[in-house]
Amino acid sequence: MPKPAVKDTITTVSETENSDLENLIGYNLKRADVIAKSGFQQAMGDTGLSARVFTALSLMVTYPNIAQSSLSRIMGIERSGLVAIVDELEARGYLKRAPVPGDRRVQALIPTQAGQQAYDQALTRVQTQEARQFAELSAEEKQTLLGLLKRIRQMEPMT
Amino acid sequence: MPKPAVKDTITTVSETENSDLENLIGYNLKRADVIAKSGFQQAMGDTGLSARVFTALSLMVTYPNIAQSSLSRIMGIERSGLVAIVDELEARGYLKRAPVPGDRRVQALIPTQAGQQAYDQALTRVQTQEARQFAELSAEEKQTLLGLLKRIRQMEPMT
DNA sequence: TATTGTTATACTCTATAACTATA
DNA sequence: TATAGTTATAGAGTATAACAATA
Repeated sequence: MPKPAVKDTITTVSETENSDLENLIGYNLKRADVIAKSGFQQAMGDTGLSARVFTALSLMVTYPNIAQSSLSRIMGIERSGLVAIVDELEARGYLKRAPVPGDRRVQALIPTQAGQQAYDQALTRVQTQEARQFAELSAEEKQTLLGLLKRIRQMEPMT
Repeated sequence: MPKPAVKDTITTVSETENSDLENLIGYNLKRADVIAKSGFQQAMGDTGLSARVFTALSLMVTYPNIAQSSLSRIMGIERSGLVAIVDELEARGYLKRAPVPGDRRVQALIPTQAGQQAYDQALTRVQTQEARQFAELSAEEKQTLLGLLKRIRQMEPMT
């Protein structure tokens, strides 16, 4: 039995809460991700740092001297895709590619002082923004959410 | 104080669990979304239905005679982006564009019998796949997760 | 003036394949 | 043979801007 047609002009979430989609974890993850992304982009604002560049910067600052192939594996993307990200961080003066003694194939990624500072500032902005955006979730609810998302992250990708 | 460098060859999640990223809701949402998407794609397999086409099909079947502009608002994408989606559903024979008496600008989207059947089958596949993929979450945990994700979905996008 | 559907266009993110230099 | 970094290329997904038809 079809549900009543949705009005053309008003399309809130509540109007579609009977949809099959509403019970799918994948759909809800995607929609929530879109909301979170809008917050991230606002937090980065003038810096123009994209999520993936921020992620790479974070990991490089946390694990200095990391190789690009390691970074790509941690981020879950291909080596080839990381090149542009590292190029951007280098162009911003946030890292240096340095040779690794003992294996001339590898180039270690080393954060500069500017990179470290930019990261500290960006992290603060993102954390402040998330605190504001998700203020209506209690600390306990946030921890529950993080825990459940981590459980999903640890699942095997379905190839 | 920098954390110890990650080994090049082994890059499990546990090795990076000290990263700042691990406490960000946005980062965890994104990574969980990637896992869920891999499951969705496997479920769709031979049908080749993408997530957004499945979503549009679902909403059109649930709300027959919906206009494209309504659908685009519900999905949270631009009208222009929906054209290719509707084109694909029409090419598959899953819908008809029908004129609407009283407003000749609008074309109602009407699911065909093939569209209804394809959707029923696709939905079953997705539900079965999610049940399998997320089996290690209890029914209560899944409900908690869905509830928290819906809370986020209802938040204002940060423009 | 505003809205619907549409086209043209561009940008971001990601993947695959192939190359080079090393190991 | 295998790996690290790289380039070229292509495919999703999405957005903006403009247009014709209609309201």
